[in-house]
Amino acid sequence: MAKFSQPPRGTRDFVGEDAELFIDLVSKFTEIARLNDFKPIITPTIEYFDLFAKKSGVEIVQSMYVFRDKAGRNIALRPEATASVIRAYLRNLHKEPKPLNLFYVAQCFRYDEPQRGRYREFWQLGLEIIGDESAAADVNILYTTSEYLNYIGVKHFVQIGNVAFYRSFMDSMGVNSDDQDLVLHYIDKGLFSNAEKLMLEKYGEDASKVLRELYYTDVKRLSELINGYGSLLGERCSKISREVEKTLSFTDALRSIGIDVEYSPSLVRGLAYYTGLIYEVKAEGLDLSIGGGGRYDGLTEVYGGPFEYSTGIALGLDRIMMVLKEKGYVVKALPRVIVIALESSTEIYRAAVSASRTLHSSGIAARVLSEPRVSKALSYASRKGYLYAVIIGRREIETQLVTVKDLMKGEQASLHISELAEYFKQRLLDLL
RNA sequence: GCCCGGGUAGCUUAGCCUGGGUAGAGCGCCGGGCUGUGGACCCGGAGGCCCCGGGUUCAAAUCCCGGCCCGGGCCCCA
Repeated sequence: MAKFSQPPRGTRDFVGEDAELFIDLVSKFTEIARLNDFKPIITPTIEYFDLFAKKSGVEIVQSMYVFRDKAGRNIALRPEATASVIRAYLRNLHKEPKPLNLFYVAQCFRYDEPQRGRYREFWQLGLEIIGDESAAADVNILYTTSEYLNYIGVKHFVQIGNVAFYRSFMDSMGVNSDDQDLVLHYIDKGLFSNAEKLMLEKYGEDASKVLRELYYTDVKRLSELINGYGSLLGERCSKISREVEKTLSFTDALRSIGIDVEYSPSLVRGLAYYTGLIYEVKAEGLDLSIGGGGRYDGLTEVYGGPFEYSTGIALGLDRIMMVLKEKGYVVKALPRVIVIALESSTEIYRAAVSASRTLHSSGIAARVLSEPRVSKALSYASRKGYLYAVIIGRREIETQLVTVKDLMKGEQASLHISELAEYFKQRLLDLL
């Protein structure tokens, strides 16, 4: 065991089926994102620490990998990708016509104690839409997400919330931003009574009462509620009403396209940069969430750019892998053929390579194995799960025919190289 | 940062409680049975500082202490 060292705590090697699954899930995500017309963006794994510090609290800094590089720069391994995407947008893409739809696959790092579904090195699949104020952008994000999850067979539902209700209300009551964060924190943790108490003690009975009603009133009846407090809320009233309308139409739109969605007043997603609609994606049968996101309008301003509306989601690839492994998901393998070159002469090698190229062009995985002993080669081929072996030796060169062996049935045939493609197409078509 | 569990061959692990003999097994790997025909089968082989250090003992994988590492739970979760 000591001979080969383990990877650092919280990191993993992906080998065998895990590696196959990883690649499969990434490529399917790419495929769905592209079909929905998102464009790829690739940003660095390291960023200046300040990029993340700007929008994150003190405790977040403690769980980041931060170091000084050789020139003394303060560098961090990215704990998430949105900040980088916004930075790169402001630098490279801000003149593009809006809205701008982007997707990414990002390796991220967090220095925390590892546990189930949680690693120090993890992967996020993300979608971002910049420059679209309407809830249609959020629908687009979730529709694409849902299409992906359906594609890979992950049954899921979406919880939505809207931090703007609370924020706007607290703004109108003059609640300072630290207290706002604290209230949202309590709500997030299911400690609503603490939130209520804080409001009561520092901002009075009305504040506490309205917060309570915001929390307990169904979103469908929120409009009436808000209008009833018109005098109290002042100009924020219309802002909240707009958000209520947005949330309702968002919910309806998601349901109409077959997405399982529920409104949850306690969903506020911590103290992050979210400004309005927020969502969390849950997989059936898993208590952990597999993704989350929402509105972060104005984050561009934090990085010195003009105000832009933006929204996005990040999916935890590691957790999706966990769900699929528990379900026994198997990556569909390409049919594989081994081409056995019995001698290492130029003639035989050329014929072997030519045969394998022919197979590639039909979408069949094939490789050349140079091995003078047929028994060794076939033993290897069957243990490695090849479906067919093409054998090329002296005999085959003389007759201009190659030997094809069906490793499942044990049957064998001789045919000309030009017939190979057709032969395999007939036999492997249903496997492609 | 706190709490629990674990570390024996490439992998999965038995043995540990109740100390004792060259530390076993399954899978995998290599070779042979078989110099142009695989899987199954048979035979053989390689591969272990039993995580590290210290202690107790005639004797430690086994008991005790310390350390390192890993996993899981709490906290946190951008």
